[in-house]
Amino acid sequence: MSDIPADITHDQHAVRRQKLAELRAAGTDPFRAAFEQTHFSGEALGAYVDGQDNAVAVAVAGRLVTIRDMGKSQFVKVLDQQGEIQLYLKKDVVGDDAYLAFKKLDLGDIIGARGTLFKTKTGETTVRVESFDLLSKALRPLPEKWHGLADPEQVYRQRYLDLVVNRASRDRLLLRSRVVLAIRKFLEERKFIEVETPILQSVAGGAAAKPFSTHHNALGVDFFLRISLELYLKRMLVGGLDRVFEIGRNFRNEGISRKHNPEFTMLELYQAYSDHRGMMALIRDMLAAVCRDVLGTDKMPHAASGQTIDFGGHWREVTYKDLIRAETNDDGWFGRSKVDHIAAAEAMGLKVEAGWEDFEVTNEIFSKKIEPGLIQPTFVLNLPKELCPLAKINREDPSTLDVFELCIGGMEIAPAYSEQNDPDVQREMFEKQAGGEPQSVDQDFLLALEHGMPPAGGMGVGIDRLCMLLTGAESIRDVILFPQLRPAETKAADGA
RNA sequence: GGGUUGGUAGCUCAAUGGUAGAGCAGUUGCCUUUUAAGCAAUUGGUUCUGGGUUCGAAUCCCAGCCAGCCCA
Repeated sequence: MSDIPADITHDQHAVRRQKLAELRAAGTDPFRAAFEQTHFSGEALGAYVDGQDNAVAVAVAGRLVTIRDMGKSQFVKVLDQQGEIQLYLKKDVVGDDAYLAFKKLDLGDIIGARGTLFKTKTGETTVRVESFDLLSKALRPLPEKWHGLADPEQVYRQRYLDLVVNRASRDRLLLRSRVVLAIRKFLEERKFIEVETPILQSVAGGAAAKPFSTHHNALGVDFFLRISLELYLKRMLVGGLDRVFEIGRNFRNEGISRKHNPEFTMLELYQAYSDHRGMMALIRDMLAAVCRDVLGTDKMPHAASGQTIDFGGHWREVTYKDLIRAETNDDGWFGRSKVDHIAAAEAMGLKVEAGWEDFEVTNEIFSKKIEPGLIQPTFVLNLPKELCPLAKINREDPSTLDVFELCIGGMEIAPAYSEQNDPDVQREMFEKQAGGEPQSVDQDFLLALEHGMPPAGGMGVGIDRLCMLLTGAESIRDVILFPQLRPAETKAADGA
């Protein structure tokens, strides 16, 4: 029956190419243009009427991921966007020729099938296939399904294979889409307007990070890829868009780690006439809503700590200084010298870099010793003024800012500020931060501020980290479809 | 950038200096409601790359490439 030469049976790619050639020789198009699909798998499973076998007709399509050959009948499963559905093929029903053609299909082939829904003896809703089409021949074998694809390099480089065979990856990455959708829904209800601002920027501002640079040929100028969304969104506030947000990619030319990818996604939003206190209420409502939307509950387990994170309960509020005082057991911490701070930090087992400012030494204690322990949603208030030059100074303690850092699951999830709208103070902060590099001050932004920006609360939410939290992913790579890797020589696709 | 672990069949993994194996997948045969189906037979290897040690290297040594983890 087969025309597969014995000397190529070990080479699955060659066997499939042979089958492809046979299909073409028989006048069959192995790469169809379209298929009239009536149901996704999930919809079809839901369309079955209890007790009424073969009452509902469906046409489903997807990738063949399981084949159970019973001789004169077959049970197979196809995978589509909604998951898997079982198909049942009977020689008597589809006819001898079609049945023979079906037997020549391979795991990984993409097919479309028409038939009716019924329930098998074991209770699985299944399509009793009347006819089918091969829609796209797979020339390469799928990874083994039982163990999945385990090689992390292949998982990231060939994510499409990971998505087909690793259920957990698929669910995790699909959840990410639902998170973003839930955020859009929430913000839309709160009258926020979604905008898009430039990625190519002359001055990459809004954060302290090394940018990527690139070149525009026609203009003959260099650009940076943005490191934050902030300064352009605030220009929208000046322009009268009182509630704006953007969900977009930022690029930072820094190291890659479990928590860092060179390109990552931020939500930034700005609300005129609000402040950081208003942002606290907003993020609380937003995260509770997102969590309920994607997980169906506002309580979720946090594996690393063994705790249950409760998005619906009371969210702790504590100042940065109180946390530091408690951690160092030193009420007079902020009155002491840099030398004392360095000694104390080193005594805690932290490494202090030579060039660090005093506030950086203290902040190292915060990020290494305190933040990892903040599992339940915690607003860390009144950060030291050196940490962000774009926020308003706190009136009662001018060494601090009207900001919060929201920590959940031991990670920074969202910083928020009462936004600085005094152009003169803002210029001063920028110049101090620029340290004598005038080209790194965004003069155009300062010009905008001089036209008057309403008082506003603003916030940034790291979408990747939020998804790590919600999925329990230990690496940012697990919530990014194609995380950055060193370029590798790809296996050449042959045209044989 | 530093430390560390790994790279063996399409995939998941064995093989601790002496002929490179298994399961799945593939190929062939049997089975018309199966559940990671089963049974039987069978194909398949530049052991990441390049050097070195040795009578003999997947295994030991050196360098490189890629990846994971930890640190910076």
